[in-house]
Amino acid sequence: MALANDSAVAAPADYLGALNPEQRRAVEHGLGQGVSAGPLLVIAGAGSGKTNTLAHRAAHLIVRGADPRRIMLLTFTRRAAAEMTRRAENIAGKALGPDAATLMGGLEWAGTFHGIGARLLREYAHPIGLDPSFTIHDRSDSADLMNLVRHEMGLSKTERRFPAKGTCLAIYSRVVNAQADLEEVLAGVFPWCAMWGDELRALFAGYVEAKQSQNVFDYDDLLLWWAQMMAVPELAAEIGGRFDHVLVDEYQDTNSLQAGILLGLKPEGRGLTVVGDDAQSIYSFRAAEVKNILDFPNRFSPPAAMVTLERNYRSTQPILTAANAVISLAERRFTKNLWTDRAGFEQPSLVSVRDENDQARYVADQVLETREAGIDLKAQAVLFRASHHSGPLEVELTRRNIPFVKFGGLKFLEAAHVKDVLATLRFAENPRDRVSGFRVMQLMQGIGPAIAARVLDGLSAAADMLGVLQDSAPARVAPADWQAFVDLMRGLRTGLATWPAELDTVRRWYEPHLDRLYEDGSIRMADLVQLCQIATGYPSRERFLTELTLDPPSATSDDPGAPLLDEDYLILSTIHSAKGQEWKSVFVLNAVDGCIPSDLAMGSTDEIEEERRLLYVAMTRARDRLDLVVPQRFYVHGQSARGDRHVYAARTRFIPDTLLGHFDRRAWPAVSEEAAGRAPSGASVDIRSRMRAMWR
DNA sequence: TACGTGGCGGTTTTT
DNA sequence: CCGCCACGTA
Repeated sequence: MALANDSAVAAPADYLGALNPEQRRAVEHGLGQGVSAGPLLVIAGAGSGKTNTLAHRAAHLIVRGADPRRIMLLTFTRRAAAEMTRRAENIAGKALGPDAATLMGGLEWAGTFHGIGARLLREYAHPIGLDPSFTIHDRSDSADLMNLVRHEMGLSKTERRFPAKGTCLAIYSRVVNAQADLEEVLAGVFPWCAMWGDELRALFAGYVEAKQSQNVFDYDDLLLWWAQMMAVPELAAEIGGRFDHVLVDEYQDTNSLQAGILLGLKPEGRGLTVVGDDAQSIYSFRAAEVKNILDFPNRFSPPAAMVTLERNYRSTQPILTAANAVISLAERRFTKNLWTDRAGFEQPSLVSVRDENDQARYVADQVLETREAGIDLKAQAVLFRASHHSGPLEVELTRRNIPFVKFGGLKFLEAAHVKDVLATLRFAENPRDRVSGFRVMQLMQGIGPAIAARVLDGLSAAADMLGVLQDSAPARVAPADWQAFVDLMRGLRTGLATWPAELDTVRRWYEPHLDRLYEDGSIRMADLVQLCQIATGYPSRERFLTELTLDPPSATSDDPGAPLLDEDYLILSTIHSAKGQEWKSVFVLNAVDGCIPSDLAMGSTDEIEEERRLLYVAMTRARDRLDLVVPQRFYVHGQSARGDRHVYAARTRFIPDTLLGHFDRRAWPAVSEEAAGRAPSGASVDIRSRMRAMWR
């Protein structure tokens, strides 16, 4: 960063000076060969400067004359896209000096596969016979629709239990994303549902029909329709021709459908760059295929060029050595070995604690101590396999007034009251959206499934939503309530209220229903005020609904006074959500069998191998300090009348005895401390937690 | 037909 | 422990 000033005044090429030779090769690939470079694969190990390299490549292309509006940049999350755009524009801006202003904001095609797909589909709606005002269902909306169809087809009354709505959707999604046969998916991934093959096929046909007639899309449709669009030669040529360069990040976590889309865009691979790390593939549950990245070079002739980034700039040598040791036990050999010259003598710690409560206390203690040593809370993170693993820690942090923000797990948008409000907006946007309409109407007292269905049936045939609503006031509903609803819809449909003010209108309409439906109305109302706040950041209702569904706010904080942006706070995150990030100090919770690997993911070797990579991803997030915490026992709160029991846990199988030399093994509290721990303060903390544990 | 209650089953990671 | 579903009642 110290170079920033120099590069602004020095010769333009100097902005590449800080890159190492491999990074530079990746950045400059193909630029001697005119506009259309051949395909490039960059295998970028953890902490090897992947984001930086890709951002430099984008910037370099622009500096060398590429039109930023003709660059497509596909990332895994919208956050990553924003970060990449910011960096690339920064770099290009410095290189080009004052002239750069005209190029700023030009990287307008940066986003996730789903986000870019949604955008292209709205733009090309007419040629493919699609109504561009489609609304997008999130996972639970999709499950609800699946459930409606499931009921209609009588599949909820079968003699043997038919798969639940979530399972049905998971199977459907897998078939779509993996581009596989239903039978194959059932046999391989959902063997316990294999007997329902015929019923499921019929169910999925009904589900697809329902989506089409209601003009709604699920996540998978955004990829599927895009892929289908690319299968039409004229459209593929047209769309592919709009982009000179297509850059893809996190390629190891793409699935067959996404790979197909890329091939459709760039059949010969001209201008195509993909970046990823086969050792960090952790999304096979979403049908990601490591094969995509491994087979990439040979999909083209001549094969794609390949650059491997093996120098790690992130972690100290002992941390990297331990992480390398963990991944070296994987069944499959990986394509590289990471090295670093960041010396350091502290090995990562493997800390034994008695149980999850002690684990929480240990982490809180250490976090505060590290904070005292001058490391901000924001530079520290606590990572875990499953969202609920952080429960006891969240309690402890709250108790000690340590601010934190949690990434991953249950989202703000999953809360019933937030969904109610969003469904109202979506229903106004698209009156054919049955799941939304169903939800909204049942908010009113006296309306249940039957009446809601009847009104929706009337609606689906007519073009004039407001007229139909006005005329179909159900007898069981208070006329004033119904009129308020019709007026609300009129306001939303005719644009009487403008965005984002109309969201406030919805909130005011919803408030009495909220108070009636939920005990804790005022707490929930605070969330809705926050939602209105978020809404001010979007230019229109349509953009708000689309982008919020595709990129929900990923952080939640348990305390109502959520930390302000400029405050310091600790990061809590699932390992999945920690992808691509780094912190000075990292704690990994529950490094035990049953958590890592998750006992739900021990069905096959492939699954177990993915869990190993997950631990590897967690460990390689750390720069200077890494603590793996191993609770000795877990309380299982069974319904047994004898009260809580506990089970003993074993250290994760991914760190067998042969690897212990790479870790500093400790117990906490230290034995001597415990003996001396009769001091009043230490003892009181302990008893409090036991009292709490009695009721848990 | 709406809505409350009791029993049961499942349970991770995310666009 | 929590959410979902089926069932019974008003």
